[in-house]
Amino acid sequence: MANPSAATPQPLTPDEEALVRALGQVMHVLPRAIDADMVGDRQLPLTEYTALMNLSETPDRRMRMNELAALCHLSLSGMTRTIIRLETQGLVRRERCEEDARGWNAVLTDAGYARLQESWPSHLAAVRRRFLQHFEGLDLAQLTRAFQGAGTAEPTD
Amino acid sequence: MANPSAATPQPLTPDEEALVRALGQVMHVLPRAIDADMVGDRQLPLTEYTALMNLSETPDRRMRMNELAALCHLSLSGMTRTIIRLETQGLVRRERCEEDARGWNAVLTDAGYARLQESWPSHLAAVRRRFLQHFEGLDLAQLTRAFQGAGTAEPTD
DNA sequence: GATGTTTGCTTGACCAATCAAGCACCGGAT
DNA sequence: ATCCGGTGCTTGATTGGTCAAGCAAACATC
Repeated sequence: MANPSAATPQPLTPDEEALVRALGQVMHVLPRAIDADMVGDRQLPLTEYTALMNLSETPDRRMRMNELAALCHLSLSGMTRTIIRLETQGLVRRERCEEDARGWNAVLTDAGYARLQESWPSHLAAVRRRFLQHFEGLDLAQLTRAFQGAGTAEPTD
Repeated sequence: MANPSAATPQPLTPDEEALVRALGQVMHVLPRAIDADMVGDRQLPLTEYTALMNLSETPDRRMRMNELAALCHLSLSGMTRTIIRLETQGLVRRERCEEDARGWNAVLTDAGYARLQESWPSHLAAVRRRFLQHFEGLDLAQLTRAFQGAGTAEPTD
């Protein structure tokens, strides 16, 4: 505690305190809950679902590893391991990248696409039930903007 | 994704879709960002900080494992391992519970209390900068209520 | 008051993520 | 052409969590 003014910031207001606690809970509970729903229902963990989903939204159902990792909010090595897991299930195939032989494309197979179709409703239901339902009546667009800013260390100006 | 038959719930509205994506990002990025801030700053990961904080808010700075685990949103075994980590750093001590010899209390040591005092401002600053700042002007109480419900599988009545 | 069940916590095995190091390839400078 | 720093991805080691099994104390029942 070198600098007295830095060491004694304003404490949080009770409202802020409550919000922070609630968010802490959500961040812990929500992904596990949705994941558990999907695993229980469809044997497809959230991370793998997300990878399949992002692949499916691409025109030719293929994507470079680094791009996919970014969309899945995963490190590159985490992405590699997820794709390997999916590959052993036959849901994804890997192909060397044409224009750069260092690169790989993850390619959604027909089996992968089918799997996604099959588990999509389960995911949707979980998201609604665990999350969206509780935000009915709020200004979603405004909230979205706030969330998009959060996590960044945006300057306080 | 058009699956014609029974398995077609209403898809999300664009607003909902955007919110879900934004939340996905926040849930991934925010804890790591805060954790990184604190580790970089103070060598105290968020989980350990949370444990110390909850202990410090108790009248005699001690708590049963199961209660502490619930407050930290951790499984019992996860809590055990966190406390062991803290114990080896001398920040927490364990004492058998008086009124039930199966139980243990985690007790915040003076060193632990000092450590907490020391890292509190850093945590507070990270929370403000990474999170609260982006929610200025919103109805925090309303948001808090929504968050508190989220993660639970509350009946859809 | 012995016995069987339940409770509180720890331990073992495992898993999915991370970071750091490694390998293969690209592409510009010489 | 060849070397050499940079890039794309994988692999190895570690971490921090989970669940399931284990163990000891408590309690209820006979």
